[in-house]
Amino acid sequence: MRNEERRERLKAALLDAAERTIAESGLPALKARDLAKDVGCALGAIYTVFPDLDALILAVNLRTLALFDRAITAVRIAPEPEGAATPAERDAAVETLVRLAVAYLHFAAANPARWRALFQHRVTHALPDWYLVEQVRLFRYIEAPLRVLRPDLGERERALLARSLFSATHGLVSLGLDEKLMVLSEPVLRGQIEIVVGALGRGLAEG
Amino acid sequence: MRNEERRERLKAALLDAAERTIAESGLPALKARDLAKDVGCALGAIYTVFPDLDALILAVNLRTLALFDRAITAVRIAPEPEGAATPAERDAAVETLVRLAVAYLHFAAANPARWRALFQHRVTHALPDWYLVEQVRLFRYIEAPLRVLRPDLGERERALLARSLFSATHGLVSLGLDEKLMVLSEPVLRGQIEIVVGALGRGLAEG
DNA sequence: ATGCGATCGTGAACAACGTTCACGCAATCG
DNA sequence: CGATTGCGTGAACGTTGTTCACGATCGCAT
Repeated sequence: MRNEERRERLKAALLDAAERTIAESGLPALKARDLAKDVGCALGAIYTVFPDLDALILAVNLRTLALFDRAITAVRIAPEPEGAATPAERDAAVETLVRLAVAYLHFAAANPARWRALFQHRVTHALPDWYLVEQVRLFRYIEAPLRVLRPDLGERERALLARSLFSATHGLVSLGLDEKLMVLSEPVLRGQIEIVVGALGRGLAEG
Repeated sequence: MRNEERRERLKAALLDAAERTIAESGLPALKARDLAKDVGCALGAIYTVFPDLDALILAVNLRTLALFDRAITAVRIAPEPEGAATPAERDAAVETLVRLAVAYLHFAAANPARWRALFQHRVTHALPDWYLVEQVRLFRYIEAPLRVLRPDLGERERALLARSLFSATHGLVSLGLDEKLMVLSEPVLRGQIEIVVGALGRGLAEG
């Protein structure tokens, strides 16, 4: 079918245009009519490849998650010690946590609009499975250092704690960059993350 | 002027109706036409007492902040030791931090829609001064225990750290209650807060 | 090659939204 | 009592996202 190919082309063009608009002007600037004009298709054509704009935004957000995945895999991870961890190895695990958090900050600061779209987008329908899968996948990076700091925790407790560490870091970055509270410069914010996540890691290890 | 009184009555009625709608159905359910119908005034009348709906929402949010202020002042605060703190006094300060964080969670869980409105509302204009003042005031509660845990910090550094602790806690609560990630029950979330904020407090004290 | 049916993009139209503004009513003053 | 002033009114406007009857375009059989 030649038609399938055209559909795929249109879908890709819409994704590109939507991503560009979001990255340049933020999620609220994404308008169906502008989008159609950008890719040179009719207004209704959008709805032949996506059920609604929500689905399109979700697809863009998936791209953002993939981008972030590449950023996070570039973080240097301390090797997991075998058996009980030495104090130095625990320090290394804490440092890994801090590096992961700083990488999160760096990504958010480098892609502010794209990153905001991840959270600004309020979903009405249930989220698709692949979206949740991607989220869980990202939490795994946090679990490795946690295994060193808290070898006593079970799989489930560790996953929960990893989620909580992410949430705390997200809070720091989110409110730090957001204009609702006072905006902090990236270096200042980085310092706060190092202090807070560092203290958090050390506190977890001894508790 | 009898007219001034009528204006004030209308303003109060609009605030009440808007607050009720937000509390019951969330910020997105707030519609100008419904609001006018609720208070029995014309559509345009709203704009004779508020410049736009944003201002109305902001006024509702101020009420929410006042509510929260009452909740947070009910938290038991460990007395500030004079001179250097003993280990027991440090523990008490950490516990105070945990209690403050749990109070935040409790408020958010008890008033989910009102609390969400505080952050869902994206502001286009600059925020009014009284709004920022109220925020800073709330951060002060966190600074007292921090003074015990980190007497070495200057006023400015402590204020910044207090803000960061709030941000981290907010992240925990926000993502914990939000349906975008998996929703956690309040007891589970409370446990996570106790673990994370507790570790954070202990880590800060030794660092 | 030609006609016919199916298929799919089109963009005018719809509903709902926040916001505005010319009108008309009512109260006040000369 | 009539003129004037002030103010609430709600129809109307400009934007939204989404839909759907229409018409063009393509594939296939004749």
